[in-house]
Amino acid sequence: MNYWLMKSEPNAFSIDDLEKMPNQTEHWDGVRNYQARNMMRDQMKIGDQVFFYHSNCEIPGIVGLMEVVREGYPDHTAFDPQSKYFDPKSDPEKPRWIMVDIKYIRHTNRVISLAELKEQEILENMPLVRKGNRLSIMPVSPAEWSYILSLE
DNA sequence: GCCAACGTTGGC
DNA sequence: GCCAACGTTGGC
Repeated sequence: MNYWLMKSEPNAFSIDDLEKMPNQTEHWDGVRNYQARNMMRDQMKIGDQVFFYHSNCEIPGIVGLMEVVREGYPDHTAFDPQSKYFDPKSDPEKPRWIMVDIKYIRHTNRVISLAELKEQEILENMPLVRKGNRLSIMPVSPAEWSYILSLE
């Protein structure tokens, strides 16, 4: 099983929003970065565990756990001119962008803030704590996963 | 609101 | 293929 971290701005889509969705499940659309797309397309498997990370907000950090319930398939928002994620270069016959479906598991007991994660020497190789990192989806090693959960 | 980092675009 | 300009991300 693989572990991941996925970022979302709570103003746009928060963990509370995910919890309220039908079946507590939502498709993770709008990713327009090739590295992140490739991970969803090639590596994310049903049952993989995912940290939900709130970015660009008062206290950026990990706020909950989710799991992959559907593997990569075309991101339809790229075909919709009304969508803010519309990409005229994505052809429905040959979709450029991919999404997965994600299901809510639980909130963490508290927000595990970015500031706190940065203090952990054992996590210094995580892209998340590296300056200038902009990846919205990133792999988490099993050791990092269990260590972060031990901080709860 | 500022700005560093970095991805993308497009002229050449 | 290079690289400057521009746009976006996201912490602070």
